[in-house]
Amino acid sequence: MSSEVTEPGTGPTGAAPTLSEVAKRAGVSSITVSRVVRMPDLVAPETRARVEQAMRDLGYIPNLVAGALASARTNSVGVLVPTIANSIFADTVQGLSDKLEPLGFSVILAQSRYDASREDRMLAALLSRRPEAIIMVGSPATEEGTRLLRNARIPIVETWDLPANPIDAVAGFDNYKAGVAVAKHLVAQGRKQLAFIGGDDPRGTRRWFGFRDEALASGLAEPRRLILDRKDSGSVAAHARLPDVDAVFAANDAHAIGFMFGLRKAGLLRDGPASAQPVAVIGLGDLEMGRLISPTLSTISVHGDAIGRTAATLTLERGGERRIDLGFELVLRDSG
Amino acid sequence: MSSEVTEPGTGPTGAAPTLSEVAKRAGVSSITVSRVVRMPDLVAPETRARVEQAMRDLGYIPNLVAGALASARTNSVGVLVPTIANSIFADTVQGLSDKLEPLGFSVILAQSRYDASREDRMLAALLSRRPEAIIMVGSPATEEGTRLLRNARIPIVETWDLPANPIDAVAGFDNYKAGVAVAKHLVAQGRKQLAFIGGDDPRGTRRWFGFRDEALASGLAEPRRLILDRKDSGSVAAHARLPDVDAVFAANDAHAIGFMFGLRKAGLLRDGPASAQPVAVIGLGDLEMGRLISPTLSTISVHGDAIGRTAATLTLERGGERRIDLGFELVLRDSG
DNA sequence: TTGTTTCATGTTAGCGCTAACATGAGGCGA
DNA sequence: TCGCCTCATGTTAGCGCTAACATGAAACAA
Repeated sequence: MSSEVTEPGTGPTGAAPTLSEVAKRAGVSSITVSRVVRMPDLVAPETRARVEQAMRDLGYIPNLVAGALASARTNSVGVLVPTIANSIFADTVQGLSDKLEPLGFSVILAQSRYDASREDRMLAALLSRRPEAIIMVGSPATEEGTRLLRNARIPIVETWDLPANPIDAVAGFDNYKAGVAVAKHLVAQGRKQLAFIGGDDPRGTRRWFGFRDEALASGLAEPRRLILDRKDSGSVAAHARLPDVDAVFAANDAHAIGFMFGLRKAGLLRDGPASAQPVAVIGLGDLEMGRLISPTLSTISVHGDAIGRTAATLTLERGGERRIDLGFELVLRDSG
Repeated sequence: MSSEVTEPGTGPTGAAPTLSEVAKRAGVSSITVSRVVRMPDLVAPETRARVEQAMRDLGYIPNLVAGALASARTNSVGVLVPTIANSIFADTVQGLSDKLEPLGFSVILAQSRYDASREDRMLAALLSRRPEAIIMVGSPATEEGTRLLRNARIPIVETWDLPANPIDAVAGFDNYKAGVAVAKHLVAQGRKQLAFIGGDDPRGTRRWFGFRDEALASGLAEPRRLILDRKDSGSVAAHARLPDVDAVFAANDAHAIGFMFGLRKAGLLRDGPASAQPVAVIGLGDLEMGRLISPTLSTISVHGDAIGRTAATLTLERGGERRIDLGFELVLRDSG
């Protein structure tokens, strides 16, 4: 049982030590070392100790690339998000990776940046790494992307929405209904001139449709829709472009807070309850920040991390319900 | 030049088609297909067209796992962050992945959750996938982690700090100096009772030391230090635990904004300039939100995405300067 | 012509590991 | 005692691809 430590990580060639180098040092065959790494119970205690010592001596780190090729299991999951620099998707990635990492799965992360052709390229790039599942925010923007995923023969989880024809599994909520719920609430509050601010990505657009349809169904004029680019800054000035509006649904809390800031400057924000607000504001996402500002932000609360954890679960289990509606909640505070 | 499309993605065995299946269909050898994928210029146009048709017919997706094993190049980079659900690190991940993805590198993401043993486990997990570089926020918390990285013989980039003995490359800023800069500013403003709120992670602690040392050097009493857990909620109530304090440095903007909310409730926040504030508040991170609230938040601005892009560059270039100080900027607005 | 170069393509071996199937030693019931 | 089972370990082949080294045809200079 040698405990002499050679220059670690350095085989004869200066390359990382391999299974068979460990095997030679421990005086066993490669497969025994492999078993010590993966199924230690199958190896006699003394042999195991000898192998473990050899691994330590050499600073052996298993090569999962080779292991994956031999076993046809990569223990990895591909994750595609529009952007990670959006706390709401970051929560989802955190949720799923907290669930997957302890099980030995790695997360391969890719961003589409809301660009359909980049999305297709990233999807192909992910698939070429042979992940055991793919979790994405939303659904593929193109036919090509859909085709790629349908042919991949691995679990696919679409999140943050409830597509009518999912590729495989779904963990999300109904964005249309969220828009409806907000409009309903604003109408009940007696608001007359509604507006929607946010991006024109698929989910934002679905919220818009729900919002508009419900407003129209309630006999209001068609709400205005202001499409903002991804940078929040536009939201601050948004009010100037929406005169006479008395209620706004912002596609996310950051836009909502920016808009409120614009209202504050215009003297149209009260520290009182919703009923006192000249202009009602409802956000989506339920950022911590919304609870901290004044007036506190009313919002559609969505559990991004739960979406991630649920998606991870759908990834691991092939049977059972493949369409999970995690719902949303209209959280009413002081802004509207 | 057959254009008949067989059931895509389905070889004779129902498994994903391989290089040699494409080769057989195109009537060439495997290596020619491999060349079409990786070095199309080396292949005659007619042959290339034939191969590309065969790839399309079969729905061929190259297997990078096999390619990586054969070529000893994985085209992947391991990224370790404390948590991705923190917009500041998410910016860094976005920056580096925007730089790496177009070059064909994949990002393997892992989270330590500020847990040293999980960090070591994730580091080992990353290394076993043989990434061509590792980018991490901060430095390894343990000797073991440091050893693993030193022996890995790949570029290692530590970010968000400027460690004295880096493993390899560094892209960050001086957290100690940031603390000093804030204390200097508050002292110049005539503040007497300083306090620091934030976590006790390595970088937060470094900011604290700079802040404290400068306060002491200026003849002030030792500032108070309030250690908050990761959930912002504590910051709202923080004021109650810091009576008589007239200036606060918060380790991040979210804490700062929460603290300001507490001040607002206590009637200690003015909408006027910094000089009018009973209690000055300085944050760190320069969230968009800080510009939107009232009073606007003074903060140490750090470019998380630039850190990510710089780290990516350090990953690709072996020569040149390996220690890049991206600095920070004290942005003075109305809160302090 | 003859040798040399260039270009397009092929052959061979092996990356580091694991699945599947041996092998052989010891235990044990009848 | 024999046959059979269990347990620990080994042998063999191959995962899908690429590096490195052929090969052979056409092009071309001397």
